[in-house]
This record gives sequence, structure tokens and C-alpha cells, in this order.
Amino acid sequence: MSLTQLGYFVAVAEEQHVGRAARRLHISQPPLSRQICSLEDELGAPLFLRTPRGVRLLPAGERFLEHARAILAAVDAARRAVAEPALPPLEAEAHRPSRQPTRAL
Amino acid sequence: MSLTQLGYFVAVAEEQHVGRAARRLHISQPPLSRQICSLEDELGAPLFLRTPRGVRLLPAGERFLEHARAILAAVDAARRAVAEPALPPLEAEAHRPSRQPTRAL
DNA sequence: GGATCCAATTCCTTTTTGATCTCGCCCTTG
DNA sequence: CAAGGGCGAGATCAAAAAGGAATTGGATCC
Repeated sequence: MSLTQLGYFVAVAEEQHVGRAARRLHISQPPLSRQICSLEDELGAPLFLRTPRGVRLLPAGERFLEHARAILAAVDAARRAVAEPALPPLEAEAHRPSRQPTRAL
Repeated sequence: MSLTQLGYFVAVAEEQHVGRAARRLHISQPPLSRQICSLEDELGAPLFLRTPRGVRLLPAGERFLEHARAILAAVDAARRAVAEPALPPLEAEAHRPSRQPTRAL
């Protein structure tokens, strides 16, 4: 499992269509299809139901989708945590001077 | 950023030593050092302070460490969410007949 | 000043990812 | 009922990324 695969999975789940998701992701359809299959294989269970019109999330896929979105959001939060010095949780991100206690080692 | 890099980062942060972390991860030291540098480069800020005895987390690295652990835990939860059919919290998993309505498309 | 320990660099091989072309399937439509 | 269109999946090849072995540079300790 990789973060790339999670992004691919979310796109396919939202588009319900591998080809459209591929265009949205700016990759071609076969690699996307392969990554989805690889993800299903690693997880040990199919996530999508293949239909002649596209794909649909299976129950396992719906459960996984919530987690995938949470992980991607957490990655975004991690990036911001590095960029911003102290990040107060509820207030607007005023640029306060780095109040990190500079722990003694 | 990749999940592999996050696992590498956590190992180095815990060992405070690239070489020891590499042994723990069953990879060699140069690729690990490179991945850490690549991660820092992508995040736009150094995460470790290099010392003659090893490495130490910088404040940005400490913030990132919490997020990295949360992400890896979320990945684990995602795997379990797929594996477990419906997660009955308290009762034994009785084999209930698949009541999925087989939705018409 | 030499020995030692550490991360970083270099070079090479292997694995993974992505693009193009193609096939098989199912539904639609004339 | 046959032809056509749209979809996901497979095969093959090229490019990118990851990993390993050997080495270098730098700082410390004796």
C-alpha cells in the first residue's frame, strides 16, 4: 500500500469510473487499473464491483474509503505541521514567534 | 512522501542513529540516509540535526513524528477495516447470511 | 596526529511505475 | 441477431525510483 495508491483509490471511488479517474489523475487507464488491482490484492479483498458501465464500491471498499481519506488528510496535516512553527489548534494561524521550548537534551 | 519514508523516519527518530535504524529496517545505511534527506527536501525543512554520534530530532521533526505515527496507525486501521466484515464490537462474529441487497445498477 | 565512528556521496543493479497497444466482455441499437 | 461502442484488464516496453557495496568527508577521542 502506498499513498499514491490511496489517492488513486479515492479518485476511482469518487468517479466510479477507472477511465475518468485516470484522466483526473493525469495518468493513463491501464496503470490505474493495475494499481487498484494491486491494492485489492494486498488487502486480500476486492474493493470495487466491476460493471459494464464502470465500477461501484463494495462494502469493504466503502469502509476503506473513509480510512483512505483520513490518511490523506493526515498527510496534509503532517506537511503543514512541519511548515508552521507552532500551529494553534483552534485559532487562526497567526504567525507567532516559535514558542517551542527547545528541549534540553 | 511515501508510507515507506514515514516508517523509515520513525525508525531513525526512535534510534537516533541512521545505521542502527537501517539494521532494524533490514536495509543498508545509504538508502536510508538518502530517503531521509529526500523527505526533508520534499517537506522543505530539515527534520534531524546531524551530530558526530548520530542524529537528533529538530522541533519540526518532533512535530512531524507525531503525525507520522498517526498516519501509520491509520494505515493499520484501514487494513483491519477491510479485513473485518462489519466489526461487531462485543459479540462473537456469528456467520450471518450475506444480507447485502445486491443493488441493481 | 592517528584511529574511530558517523552520515553522506558515488556508482551500479534491481524493482516498480507509467504509456501504448490490444483483447474480451457486456450492453445497446439498427 | 449482428454490428458498434464503451469499459476494465492484460501484455509489452521504457523511464523512474529504490536498494546494495564501496568510498569519502567530517568531527571526536585517545
